[in-house]
This record gives sequence, C-alpha cells and structure tokens, in this order.
Amino acid sequence: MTTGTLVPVFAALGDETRWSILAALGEGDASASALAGRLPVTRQAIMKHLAVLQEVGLVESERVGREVRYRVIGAQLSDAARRLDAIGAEWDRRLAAIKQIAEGL
Amino acid sequence: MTTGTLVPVFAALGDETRWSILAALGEGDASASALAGRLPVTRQAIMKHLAVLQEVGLVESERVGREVRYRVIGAQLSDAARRLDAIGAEWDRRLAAIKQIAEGL
DNA sequence: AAGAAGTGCAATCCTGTGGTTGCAAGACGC
DNA sequence: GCGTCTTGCAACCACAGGATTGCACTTCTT
Repeated sequence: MTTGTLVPVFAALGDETRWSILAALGEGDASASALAGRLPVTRQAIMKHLAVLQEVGLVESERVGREVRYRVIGAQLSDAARRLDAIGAEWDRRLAAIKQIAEGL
Repeated sequence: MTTGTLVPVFAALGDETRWSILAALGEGDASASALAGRLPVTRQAIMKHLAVLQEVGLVESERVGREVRYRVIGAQLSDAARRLDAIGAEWDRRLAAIKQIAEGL
C-alpha cells in the first residue's frame, strides 16, 4: 500500500482557503496579485498557499513578463482520487472477508 | 461544486500518524490501548486522532465491556475519492476547452 | 475484595502554519 | 528616466494541533 507522496496532497487539500484559490483558478489562470484582489486574504498569504499547492503538484506556474500566472493541474486531483479509491476498495474487500468469517461461512 | 463536508476529510487524511492508525486498523478492529502498543505514540495521542477520524466518519467505534473497539469505514474513503475525481474531471474538461480556444479552433 | 487493564478528562508544551506588515528588487508604460 | 505594478524576501504574531504526563473512574479477573 504505497501511500507514498499522497499524504502531503491531502494535507494541501485540507484547507478551505486553498480550495478558494483552486476555485478561483478554475475560472482561468491568474497571478497572485489578481487572486489577492478576488479573495479576502493578502497576496503574501496567497503566495504561500500557491507554494504548497505547487509543491504537491496540484498547480503549475509560468512567468509572463513581470507577472507569474498559475494554473490548476486537474489530472493531479484525478490521480489522487484514483489512489484513494484503490485504498478504500481494498479496505472494503478486507472488511467483507472478515464479515464472512464472522458469520461462520 | 459541493466541496461541502469534504475538506475536513482531507485534513484528517493529511497526517502520517493517522494513516498509521488506519493501516493498523486495517489488520483488524482494535482498541486505543491496543493501537498504542503497536505505534510509537501515546494512547492519548491516538485517542485524539481517533476522535478526528470519527468526526469525519472515516472510523466508527463500538463499546465492548471495558474497551472501545474502532473499525475503519472503507466506503467513506471511496466516497471521498469519487467526489475528488469528479472535481478533477471537471477541471480537465474545462482546461481542454480552454486549450482548444487557445489553439484557435 | 483487590489488583489489573482500559477509558476519560485536564493541564501543559512546543512546533507548524496561516496570516499580517514592511521593504527591496524587477519589469512595464509612458 | 520615472512612476507604477508585481514579485520576492524577511520578520513577526497568534492560534491550532500533535504530543506528553498525571490522575480519577469504570470494568474485568481472580
């Protein structure tokens, strides 16, 4: 069961503000300053969040002149989802087996 | 996009110790004390973790005499996974559309 | 009845981190 | 060149939370 690099991704997803940022980026790529204009937090706070999102590969950045535009990588979400689902399925399988044993089958 | 009660679940999954507990419970139901014997943390620390896991519905408890046995609910993991996958897919769809526009199609 | 094993609650400690303000440095538009 | 916009540190603050120790209470065993 390779939880591997999965835990930090969930840690990143376990913050409301970060979801706000992801949602805002869903409307289209944006810079930290642009996001700061739309969200009720400072640009610096947003930059920190973008840093952790980029760290776990949920977001990528591209420098355009004097600004840095951020973009969501949806595939990463799907990947994390697939891995989580595999783990959940494994648990269900095991629980089902235990239940059968418990029922004396 | 109903992130709803999803964020706390990810927050709960964003901790290595909690995964250790889930993994240990995967071997079979166990009490807090039993888990404390297998993991390098105190029983009280484990109890706190079990509390947050139960809070978000990843685990359920049952009192048996003087002890309280905990059990993983695998279906909850699968559910969170499905919801996350839906969000990821939505993002991919949107990104694909943007890409087409960008390519002048 | 008495000891052992388990839970529950509370106080405490310390690190992590989400948030802020302030300022220096880079890139653009005139 | 000069004002403007944006990024990039760095310091700092406050709170949450992961972990510990200590003690009281309940339940089982003998």
